[in-house]
Amino acid sequence: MAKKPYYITTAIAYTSRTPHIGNTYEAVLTDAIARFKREVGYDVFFQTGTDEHGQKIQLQAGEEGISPQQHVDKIAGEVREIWDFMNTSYDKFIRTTDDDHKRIVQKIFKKLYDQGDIYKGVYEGWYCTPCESFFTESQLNDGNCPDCGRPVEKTTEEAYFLKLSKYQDRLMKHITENPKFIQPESRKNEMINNFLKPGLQDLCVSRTSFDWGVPVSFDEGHVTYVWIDALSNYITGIGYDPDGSTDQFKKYWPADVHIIGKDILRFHTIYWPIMLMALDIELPKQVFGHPWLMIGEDKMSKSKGNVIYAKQLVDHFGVDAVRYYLLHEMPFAQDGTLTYELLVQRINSDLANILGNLVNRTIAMQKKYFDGIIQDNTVEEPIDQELKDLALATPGKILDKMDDLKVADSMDAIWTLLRRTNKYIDETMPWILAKEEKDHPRLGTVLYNLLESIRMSAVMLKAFMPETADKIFKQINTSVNTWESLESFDGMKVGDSVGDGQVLFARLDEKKVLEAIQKENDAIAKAGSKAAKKEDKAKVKEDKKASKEETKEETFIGFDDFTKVKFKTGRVLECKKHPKADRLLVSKIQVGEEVRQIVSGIADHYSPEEMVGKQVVVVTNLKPIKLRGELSEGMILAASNDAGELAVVTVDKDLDSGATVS
RNA sequence: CGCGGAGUGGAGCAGUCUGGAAGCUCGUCGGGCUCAUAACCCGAAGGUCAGAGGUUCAAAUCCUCUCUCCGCAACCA
Repeated sequence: MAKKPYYITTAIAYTSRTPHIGNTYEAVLTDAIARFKREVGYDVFFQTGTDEHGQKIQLQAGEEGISPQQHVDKIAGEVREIWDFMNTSYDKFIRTTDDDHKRIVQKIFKKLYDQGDIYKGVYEGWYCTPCESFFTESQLNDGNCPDCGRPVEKTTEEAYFLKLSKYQDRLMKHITENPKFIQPESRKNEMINNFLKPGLQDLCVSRTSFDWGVPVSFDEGHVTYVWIDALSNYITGIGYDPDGSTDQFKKYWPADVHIIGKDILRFHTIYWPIMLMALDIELPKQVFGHPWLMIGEDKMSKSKGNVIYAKQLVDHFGVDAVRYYLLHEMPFAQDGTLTYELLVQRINSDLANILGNLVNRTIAMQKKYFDGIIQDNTVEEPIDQELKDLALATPGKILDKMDDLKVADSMDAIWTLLRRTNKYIDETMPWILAKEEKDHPRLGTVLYNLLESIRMSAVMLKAFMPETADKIFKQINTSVNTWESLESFDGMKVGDSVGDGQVLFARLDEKKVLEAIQKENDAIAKAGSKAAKKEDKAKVKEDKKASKEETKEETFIGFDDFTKVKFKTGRVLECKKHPKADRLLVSKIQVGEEVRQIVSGIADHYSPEEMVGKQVVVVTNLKPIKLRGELSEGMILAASNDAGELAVVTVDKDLDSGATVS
């Protein structure tokens, strides 16, 4: 009988920067599922890759002084390198700059255009010249630019649009009728309530403002904007073609599951299905938006300086320890936490103590008592049955858990067996049996049961920690390692000799490891800041050069321009929360003779009570505007950094309010 | 009243749909054992199951209200 196909994908990684451990988690998670499905008999195709187009990449390459292609080649290489040393068993690594992909994307675009699902839009938009961006009617703030607040102009920038509304009802029906389509299920409501119910706006699928993308074949100057290009990798990678797809596509599509980050669920559960409907292709069976890996309490981010990369972890702890942590410690629907402390603790307790030590002590006994030769297992006692029952029941449990993508729970099941096996040693006390010659047959049986239980555990472990499983097979010297071999408790061969016992996971000294990592990070930070300085210098030089060449003077403003903005000091008289917006504070501010109401987006940083009495700097000649119903006459100056911290600007000495600032 | 999720011993979680003696892992303390990586095994302490009210013979579980945290959306002059 032919194996059942199983198609699983990660999201493609955006090649703007090197992926961190959180991005890597997705690849490892997907790999675990892919390996498991292969193990239990599916014909698996596992695709991952990189998303390499877009303005951001073009800009970044420009900053680095290299071509976009050079930039993405570099990052894509890094991604692949990380995926490889993490032992991810992908079958295809697709890049959106692949010729095949681009060719099909163009065809898809054309097809959708020809059949009327994509139309050339007269962008009924408003354009903000200083911001160089378009906004829809609903995005505007009382008719002004939502970014800078300045008036916007109605323009007619050309762009192509995908008719989302046309398929909205069908999608709604599909999501409602297939409760497992969106995982975790709670996300389903988010999508329905926030996007589907209010009604979908047609999606802009082309751009003319940059050119690093797949060109629209029939309209020069337009490039495909992210959606059609990136999402379609899932079908172009396995050979979709509007003019006739490959057998591979017919075999694997629809995908069984797309594993993606929770932040991009919207694209995968709304835009992507609609694209597929428009192309008249089946929808993927499931989309799983996995949670995020937090560093302690915080989201990982460059500006917070808490980014951890897979490479460093693997160098210190080894691939499988990192895989274990990612797969076992991440909850299914809630964000997980990574700290070096926790990682060391899990390694010591779960890997070194429970797993590693079990294998080690068992092999040591086999060698010590029987010179390594595996004995007959015929002298049974009732106590054995409990161990065997658990060992034989565990594969089924894992099978069930994995059907729901519950990887951590699956690993728990293995560890339950490992714990039970450790307990079995205490129950049977082999070292006592060893003392009396007459008990040796029983001793042989006990050791056999131990080895067999370890063997079965290792088979189940293969998908999650492939290297470790192999090491165990080698140490207990068996090649019986298929999933089918879990059906009976007799995989170890009597008369064979076990291999050499080696420490699978060394216990770590938490303090020492933390110190070593701290040292390393300090060194990196030092080198980093040096490099950054160099980079900055280079950048300044380039900028200057560029400004000369292109006579770009926009970076400077004349003194006249500066004097156009009027700053004054003001005293906060009253302050309250905006009744209809969480992030806004509404302040009454004494500025000289007058009292102004000013709305500021600082509610996350200041309580109304804190604000009262503060002397602040206010821009007084901004055009007044209503923000969610509250009038704002000016702006309170505040400083904020990349980390999201914010502080309002005050003056050094207590001056009367209304003093001019310049 | 925008939508949704969560609140369970020091930490992280399960249990809630389908009411019926509060469970798992880590940590702490005590004991056992010596095959093993100061590992392993056993035991103990520790919880008003966020709070209030209600339904019931019986509520962590069902209903109502309140509080707190988080996600999504909106908002950031």
